[in-house]
Amino acid sequence: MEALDRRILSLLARDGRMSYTDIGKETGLSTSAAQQRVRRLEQRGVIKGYRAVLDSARLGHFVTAFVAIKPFDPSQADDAPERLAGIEEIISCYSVAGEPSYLLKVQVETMAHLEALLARIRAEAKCSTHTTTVLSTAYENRPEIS
Amino acid sequence: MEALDRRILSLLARDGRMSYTDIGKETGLSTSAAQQRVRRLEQRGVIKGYRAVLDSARLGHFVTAFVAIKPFDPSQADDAPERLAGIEEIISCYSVAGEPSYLLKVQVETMAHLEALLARIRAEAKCSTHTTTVLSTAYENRPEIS
DNA sequence: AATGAAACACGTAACGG
DNA sequence: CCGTTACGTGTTTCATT
Repeated sequence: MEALDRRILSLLARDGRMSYTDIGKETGLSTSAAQQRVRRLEQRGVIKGYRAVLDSARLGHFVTAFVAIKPFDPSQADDAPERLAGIEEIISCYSVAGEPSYLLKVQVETMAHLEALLARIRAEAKCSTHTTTVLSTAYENRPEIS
Repeated sequence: MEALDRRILSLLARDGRMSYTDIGKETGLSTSAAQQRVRRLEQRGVIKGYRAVLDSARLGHFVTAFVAIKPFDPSQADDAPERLAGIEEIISCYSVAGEPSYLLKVQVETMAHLEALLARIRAEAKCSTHTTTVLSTAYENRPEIS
């Protein structure tokens, strides 16, 4: 991974819509060289995609929570992520070391919706849940590159 | 929030680099109308920005963890997010309800780096830490809009 | 608020160094 | 792997409805 590539990744991590022309200006490359670098980073999978960052509250999603889940029957197939993948309120799903098997980040309209969602998660993944409600988000998904 | 705006947000949440021309085609709007809608969504803060999604492992960040922190002295000023903001290994910082005060998501090169990071967090925020290591990420930051 | 058209900027591919 | 050139497409603005 070259320093030039890291510069480009840093720029795109901060502004995913930056033009190749501007990337070139920032890095001292020509437009086509910048574009070539970005394409290679995409093809190699270093850049997995581009996303608009949205304001949850303005979309009516007022409640964020982390849900730690433990399967009721540890001898059962450990397929919680697939079983839960269809639930679109589940924003993230991590397999974790420690007492719970998975940690989910969820986003719902209200507490009532959270209650219903937890019931659904328990039913679909045959698990118990331990929920931590988010009061506020100081910062989130900051670029992991300088 | 109109249905048309939600469609546009859904498209940009999945492909942050989609052109206004294509957004117009998908939504049945002219290019300039699509652009106008997007600009309004940006100005109103519904769209907070655009980011490239990167592959952590390919950047050399092989360890992801969640760190729950509790201040040693509850009577002290509760300014952990600001005190920790300068640590770029901290990707996200949530204020949470429950026993810990904050939940951090961190990303480091190796376990040795995690150890050093935890020491730094404890020192800077004057807190204890409880760490949950991520084994794998099934999915993350999925679009919170259909 | 949306459209259509015109001017301009950008993205893209081909080629040469 | 980078730069230049050239062409097609996307973006942006404005007049109009």
